[in-house]
Amino acid sequence: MTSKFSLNHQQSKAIKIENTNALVLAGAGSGKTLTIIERVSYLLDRGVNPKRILVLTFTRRAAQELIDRLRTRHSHLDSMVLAGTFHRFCLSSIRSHPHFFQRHVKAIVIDRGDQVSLMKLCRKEVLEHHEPSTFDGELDIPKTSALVELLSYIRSTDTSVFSYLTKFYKDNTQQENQAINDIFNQYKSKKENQRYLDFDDILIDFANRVAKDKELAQIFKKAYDHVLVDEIQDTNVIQWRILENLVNPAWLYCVGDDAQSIYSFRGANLANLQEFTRRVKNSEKLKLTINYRSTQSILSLANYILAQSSWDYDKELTAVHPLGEKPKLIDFQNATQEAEWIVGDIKGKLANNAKIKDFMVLTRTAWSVRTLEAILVEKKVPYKFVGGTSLLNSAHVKDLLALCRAAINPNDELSWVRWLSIFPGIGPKKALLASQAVRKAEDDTDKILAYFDKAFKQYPLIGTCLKLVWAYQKDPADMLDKIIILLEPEVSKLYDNWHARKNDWKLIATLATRHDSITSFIEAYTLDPVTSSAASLSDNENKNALTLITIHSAKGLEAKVCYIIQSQEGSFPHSRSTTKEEIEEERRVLYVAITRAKEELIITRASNFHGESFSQREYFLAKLAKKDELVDYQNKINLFCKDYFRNFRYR
DNA sequence: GCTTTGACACTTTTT
DNA sequence: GTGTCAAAGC
Repeated sequence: MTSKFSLNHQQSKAIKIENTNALVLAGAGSGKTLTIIERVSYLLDRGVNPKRILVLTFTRRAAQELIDRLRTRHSHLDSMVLAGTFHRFCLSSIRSHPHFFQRHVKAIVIDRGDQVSLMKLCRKEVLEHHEPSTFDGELDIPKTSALVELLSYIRSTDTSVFSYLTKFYKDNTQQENQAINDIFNQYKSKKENQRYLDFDDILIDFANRVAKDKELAQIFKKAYDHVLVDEIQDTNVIQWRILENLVNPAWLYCVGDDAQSIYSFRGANLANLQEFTRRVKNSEKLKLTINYRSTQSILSLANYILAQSSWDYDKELTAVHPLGEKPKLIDFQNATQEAEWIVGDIKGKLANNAKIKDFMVLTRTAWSVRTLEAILVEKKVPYKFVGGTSLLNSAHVKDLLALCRAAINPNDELSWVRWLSIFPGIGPKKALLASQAVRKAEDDTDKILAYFDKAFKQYPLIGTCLKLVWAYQKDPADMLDKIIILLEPEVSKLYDNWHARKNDWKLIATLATRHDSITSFIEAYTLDPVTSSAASLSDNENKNALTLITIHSAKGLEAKVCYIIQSQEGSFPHSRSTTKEEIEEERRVLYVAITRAKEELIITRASNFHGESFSQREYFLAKLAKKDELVDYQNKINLFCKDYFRNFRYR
């Protein structure tokens, strides 16, 4: 089968390489996705059994796109290659080999929110226990969410708690380090007791089990002939270890770009890319340097951003496309004006025959897209937001799912507490007691029902709901429909904007129709969260909705017209990044954002203060307004306000 | 002793 | 919009 794209010699060499492991260094827009797709396609054409090919992608979206495109190209094949994220692959492997993962059979995958809730309990318990024994009780322990991040980072980089703390928390006392370590141990034991699997467990448990068990190792060593990995610069040491167990004899084929490494906060290890040829025997390094995505004007701006760095990125991309329009840089008085202008600009272009899928609005933080969302709702422009708070993370949806989780895994303390607390008169204390009593019943449903009949007599709804979940385990959508009717009178009292939240419950029930068990439903949406705005649209509506997306989620995507919003000081680099390495990563984030645009790039800023900055921090766009050769600058701050602020500042 | 209520702060990026 | 704390209420 021939491709409809014509490949350049760099690409066709990369695609047809034989009898070697390969690392393809592919600059932004040089056809990274295309290379992977064409490579798999080439292998299929050469008669490789699709089941012997594994593709590990960075997001589920990338995997889906790959599968879709291969299906149309190779419609005669009755099976397709396996493609998914590392987490997806490891979890599926755990689920399909229950014999080797006994402990995981009843386990449930928990998301960040649950990790934080669990860590909060651990932090409290350990500190209460610790404090009387210290001199003044003043231990300076990071906040719960920071602890979750810390532990995840330590585990993803495969370092020990103490060695990490002594290196990066130099001011900590011995007691403080000990307390943090105790909290982490407590977290581990609670997690195991309650049969939770966090994101890191999925990778680590799989990697460890394969390392320890020769029989299992053999199964995976023999499973594939070709393993392909996208975005290798964003993989961590654990993921590398997993790869080592899947390849040789299988060939390893990796694609990546060091200038697009933006996940080091999650433990991504650039060495996986940089040391590739040294680590992997019989391997070759190839480069793709020609950009097929963007106009030269857009690339020039991207090059300018990287050139400001003291790092040597070696990334002067050249475009095949003509110069094109200069990127725009526009200053607005505030976020509302910014949002209104963007919506107006998009509507104008739509009236001029543009398609809504030609646009992408990029944001550094999920937070800063809120004003725009409000304006889009007001002006009735359909949109979907990718990234940000997922539907499953909103309070009222958690209430609903807590019941299902508790019923299926009665050891799930967090869920019992959450769910029982929706009833008036039951708070955390009573709920915790109940959950401990339930645990003693050891999954015996009759005993659990008997307990609630006795101890919670005035709440007959509890037993009714539990029985319903147990009865409809195989039909989650039907079950949720029934539960919603039962619980709505109770839960609606808890929220003053119930009307808006009610829709999300219906959405959950609709999404569940695609699954045959609550566990698989929860797993699917924990590993691949959807926002309410995206979930509420049908597949067809999704195609006709404006995409708002965090830059981190936008990796690998492109659009004709890109808006990078809220780009004022504090966004690039983000004000929370402090170290040199963090700031450098922020530069790459901006680089990734700019290189998403194919034809038109509009960078907008909205802030009360502009121009010369008083802060000593580096701001990547500080001098851009004056660079006529790079951007077309427009100032839309109205004069009255400018005067007002000038006076205000000198007062 | 436990739950409810109201006032307040804070809001990076993700599997 | 969610988390946290203290004080009021049962």
